[in-house]
Amino acid sequence: MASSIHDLARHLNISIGTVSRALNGRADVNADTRQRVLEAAKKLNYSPNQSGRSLRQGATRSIAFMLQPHPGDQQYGEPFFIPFLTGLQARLADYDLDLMVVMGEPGQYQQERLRRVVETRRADAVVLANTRREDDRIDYLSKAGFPFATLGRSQSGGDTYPSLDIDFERAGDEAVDRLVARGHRRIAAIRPSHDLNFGYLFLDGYRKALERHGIEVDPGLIADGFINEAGGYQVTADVMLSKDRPTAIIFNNDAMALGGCKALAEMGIRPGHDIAVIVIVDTPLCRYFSPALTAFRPSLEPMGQRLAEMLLASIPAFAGPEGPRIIREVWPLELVARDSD
Amino acid sequence: MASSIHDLARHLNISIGTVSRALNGRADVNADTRQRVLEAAKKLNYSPNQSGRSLRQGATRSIAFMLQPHPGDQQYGEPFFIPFLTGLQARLADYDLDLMVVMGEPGQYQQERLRRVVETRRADAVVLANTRREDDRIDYLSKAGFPFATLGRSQSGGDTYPSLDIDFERAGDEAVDRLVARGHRRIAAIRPSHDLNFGYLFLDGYRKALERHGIEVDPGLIADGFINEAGGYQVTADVMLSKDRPTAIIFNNDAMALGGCKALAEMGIRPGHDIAVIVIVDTPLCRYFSPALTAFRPSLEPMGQRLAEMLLASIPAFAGPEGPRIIREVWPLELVARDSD
DNA sequence: CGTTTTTCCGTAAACGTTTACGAGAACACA
DNA sequence: TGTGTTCTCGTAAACGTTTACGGAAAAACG
Repeated sequence: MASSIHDLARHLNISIGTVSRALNGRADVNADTRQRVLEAAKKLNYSPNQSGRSLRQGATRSIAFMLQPHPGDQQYGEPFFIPFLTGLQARLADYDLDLMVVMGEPGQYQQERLRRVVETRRADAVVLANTRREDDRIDYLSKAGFPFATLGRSQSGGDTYPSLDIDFERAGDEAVDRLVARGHRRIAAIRPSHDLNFGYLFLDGYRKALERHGIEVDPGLIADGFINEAGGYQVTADVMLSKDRPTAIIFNNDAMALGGCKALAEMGIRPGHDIAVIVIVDTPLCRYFSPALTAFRPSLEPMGQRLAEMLLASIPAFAGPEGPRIIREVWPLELVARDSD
Repeated sequence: MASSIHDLARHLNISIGTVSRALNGRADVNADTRQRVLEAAKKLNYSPNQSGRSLRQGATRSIAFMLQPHPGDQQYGEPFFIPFLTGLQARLADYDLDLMVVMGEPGQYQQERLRRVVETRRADAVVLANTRREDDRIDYLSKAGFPFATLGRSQSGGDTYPSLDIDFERAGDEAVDRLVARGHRRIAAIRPSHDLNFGYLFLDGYRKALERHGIEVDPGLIADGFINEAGGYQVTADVMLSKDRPTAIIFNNDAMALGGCKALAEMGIRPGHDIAVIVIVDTPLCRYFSPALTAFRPSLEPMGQRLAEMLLASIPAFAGPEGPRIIREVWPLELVARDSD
């Protein structure tokens, strides 16, 4: 079943060098023999062994995607990633690149997984998700000179790697805008307490918009919680128990929003009636929740495709004629107005 | 940065053979030299190049997971798979195996992707998802003698490969049981029209339970639709427009259930009040939908782990002392009673 | 001390590719 | 006919491992 280049050579009575050159479309091979080689390849069902190729060329033709599920997130499971992965892998496939998925428990263990991939040369590049404000994975990869790109920005590593992010500032800004236009002035911001970078970006936009509208930022309305349903529940309950309640809440994570709405429900507060709720980032859950949650939606699949392109453009071996380029992009979100605000 | 076994050998002034044996824990190497080799390995930051290893050993130490998104499924995105993937990859990582994800458009293109993986030896084995009743991927892999396992059963290929499935018959059966106990006799079954095998299994259980209760199976209450929200909407509307309406519906897919509920809502029919709705298989969407949908829930992450074990047990190179075994398992679902029935 | 066994290590081949180099043949040109 | 050029191909090395084999030295044994 497994036929090698040697089999082809023997079958055609020529050297393996010629076979290889013929298959790889090199110029210094007779049109005739090339034809014969290609036919024999088809006949003997030849396909190149990737291990042999990788060894010789020093490239595995596979890209690792590393995601860090948040602790205690099992059941929920990041619906975010599937469409992103779909786009990423589709574009990689266009370049005959494989996609390797590296997960693993959060924390230190992650670093080991990453080192393993890099040091044993299991992939040619890495795509990082769940980017943190200070991300040691980024430090490690830059220092190692290993090609990578990130989904999300970070303060680590400077502008030396491609990154694609969602415009959380603008989403935070627009969310406030929308709420103020509807008469709200006490607007809470609830975000993850992890140092996930988007929490900071979101808050920047939130603050900026409030200032623009001449509304003083009340620290009591900004709350950080664990990035899951329980965290959202907890922190929302706290905020709503304060003496000067908000009339609107912007959640910076869908799971936290869901938990928060549970807390609201238990207090008899109805989103869309008694309080306005907006979610950044939208997931299918927001749509099916009752009331359906107004949310900012990213284009995940195109983002996956785009990040693949950006990563490839940054790697000399893959870059086009203009040479390698570091591209950083921030994509806007689309407001999906539903019933919660 | 990249230090090879040759570097170690040169540094220690011994042969590469000895270095390799020392690192691999072979018996015929002096305890002293082994110690020195291990220290040098740490000092020079050595890790074995996977390409070299793969080539020599004829094994890549990576497993491909192949999933086939349903057409037009972009936005929705199979929340099912993330926890499964998490479990699968966790167990594979225990064996130092990598996980490669192969997606791609549905249809013929899939076969090509699979062939590529197999023929270029990019993975040592494959895990198939979205198993169809007649699955040409299974035929291909068996014929090629390539190790694989499936998430879901199929009629193809006999009992020659490991498979792990959910007990759809029993879930269908129990769903009917539950509904009958609550006084329903006209129970509709709505399932995907693709030849996804679980649609058949579910229907078997559905039929069996009806017969047990002495209720005649009404073909007008069994409907197939496209496996997405639009399909569920369409087919539910049809069923509800028939003259002798059902008083309960079992949906064999969550996306279809969501679409179906939309159709119901537009007709002013409220699940949990005017009609009973049960979903097989549960996803987070069912939980957050309003009303929350009663559903049968699988243990996805343990299933991922288990299927990894089963796959490995079937491969001689990985099998334990008892030798390779083909294991097939069918796991029960847990009923999560909510508000829709 | 001679013989056998054990311990340890080096040599070299092999896995399947790609590619630098060189050489023979054919061809062109004067 | 002699010289230079172009086409084509074979040879062999290289990528980084693992491992079968054999041999030297040490140890064990009589």
